[in-house]
Amino acid sequence: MAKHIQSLERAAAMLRLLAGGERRLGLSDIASALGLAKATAHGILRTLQHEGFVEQDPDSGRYQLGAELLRLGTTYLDVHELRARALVWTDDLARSGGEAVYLGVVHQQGVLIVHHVFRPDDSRQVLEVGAMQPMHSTALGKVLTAFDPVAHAELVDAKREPFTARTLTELPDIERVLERTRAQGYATDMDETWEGVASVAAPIFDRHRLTVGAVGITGAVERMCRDGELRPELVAAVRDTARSVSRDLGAKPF
Amino acid sequence: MAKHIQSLERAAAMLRLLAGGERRLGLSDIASALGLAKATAHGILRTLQHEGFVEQDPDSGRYQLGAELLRLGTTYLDVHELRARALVWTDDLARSGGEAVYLGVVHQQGVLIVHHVFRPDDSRQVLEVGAMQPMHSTALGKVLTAFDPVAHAELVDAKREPFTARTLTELPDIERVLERTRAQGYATDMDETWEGVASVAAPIFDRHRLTVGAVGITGAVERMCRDGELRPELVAAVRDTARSVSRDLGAKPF
DNA sequence: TGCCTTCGTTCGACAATGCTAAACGCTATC
DNA sequence: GATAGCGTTTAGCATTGTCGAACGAAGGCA
Repeated sequence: MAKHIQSLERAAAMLRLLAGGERRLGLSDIASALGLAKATAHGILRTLQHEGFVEQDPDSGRYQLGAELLRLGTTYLDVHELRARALVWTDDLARSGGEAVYLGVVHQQGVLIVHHVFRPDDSRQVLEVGAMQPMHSTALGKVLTAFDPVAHAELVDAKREPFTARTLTELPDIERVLERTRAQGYATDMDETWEGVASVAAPIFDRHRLTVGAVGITGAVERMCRDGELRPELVAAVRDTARSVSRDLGAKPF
Repeated sequence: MAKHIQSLERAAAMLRLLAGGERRLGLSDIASALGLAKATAHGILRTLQHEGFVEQDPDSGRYQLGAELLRLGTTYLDVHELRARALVWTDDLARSGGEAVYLGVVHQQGVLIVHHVFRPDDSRQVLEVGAMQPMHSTALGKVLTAFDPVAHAELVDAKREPFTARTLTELPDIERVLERTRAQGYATDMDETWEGVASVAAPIFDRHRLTVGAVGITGAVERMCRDGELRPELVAAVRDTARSVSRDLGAKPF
């Protein structure tokens, strides 16, 4: 007996395929990409369409993701306990730090942003909730990798893309950073993911002292750093926030 | 041969069930709610969990929606053509109107919010992207019902909940309003969904002159209305925005 | 503390179920 | 106006998911 339901696995693969390709995809593309007969792919797509997970463009006949996914994805956020507990604290962090705040959890081979507070100025910013960040180069990713064994295992398999000249891609280098992250209790990212952008992040624990996520702030290096080092007051603010959320989740402070 | 794949329909029903119930649900609850054997429900849930659509609380064993739904839901927004085209115009509408702007599409028996621009002041507001609004009482819902035959058909079947004393729930009353909506090209909502809140919305058409969505602004009646009527300049601004987006989508202006 | 219920999970056999391959109508293209 | 490609439908076979019953492990009640 198979471990997983075949049609469901295929349906999930289709959704991920549609999420990957920028444009809409045709039935033949989908079928060949997954190695399925056209009729098989069609049956799955028809059901997904009926359930609202997939939509079909009437003109071209091409398929794209459906609206029900947005509704369910938002509902996921509503039920998310870590996010609900963090909401209270992240606004304060954004205000005191003067920078954008991100709350992330481990998902597949990256960090999924579940909450995002804009930098408190009037500049136009795009909400990044639901977006993914890389594990090996961002402060959120590094802190999660350092404290979450599952994330650490994923890191080894993941392909570690170099985004800038300062991105660490070799495992030994990264392991050394993770060691230091564990020792100091927070992680940083200076020019390793985006040029001119720095970030700090600290881990959030639940009542079993398991790492369930991380908070961090991200901003221009010029504002975040002083003398080539991250401003200590920012690091302290981030760590305080992480501790507050952890306490709300039931984590005992040692 | 069945019209739809059984296991997929059941999986979708589970996700919707999990989205409905506020709290996490146990396996037995899910199985009995859908009339399935526990083993059957378990097999589906195991696959959904493996794909990231469902997560299981290690302590209680209960199930909740998974992070992959958030990721896919966000991707849906990224690919959404109407939303992409509307982004440019909605900011201007929010600024000129001084109120919150919503962009909605028909989904199931309601309006799914696919874009939301905050009212341009410094008050704290929660993003409502991914949320649903009722069809029969909001300006967005009424305008979509009036111009989209599919939405109109859904309205008849839907249960029309009375939210305030002014909510219309009887079909003949609603039909009369829809008639007027079609005639004047926009719809309004004054105290019909939330007490003290008014809204205006206008339809957006694609190149086939099919209604693909609607834009509207929502705010306190005191600001939105004058002498018991919606301020004409707000109505004009909303309709201009709808026309601009329609033109961007390829709709010919008659 | 010990019994008992109830939970999530596993097992094995059956037949209903979803898969495959081939043919269909259709639209665009040259 | 022929052709190549699309999405869709059909029929039959065997794979696949479903079911009922039994399992170990928690949690509640006395």
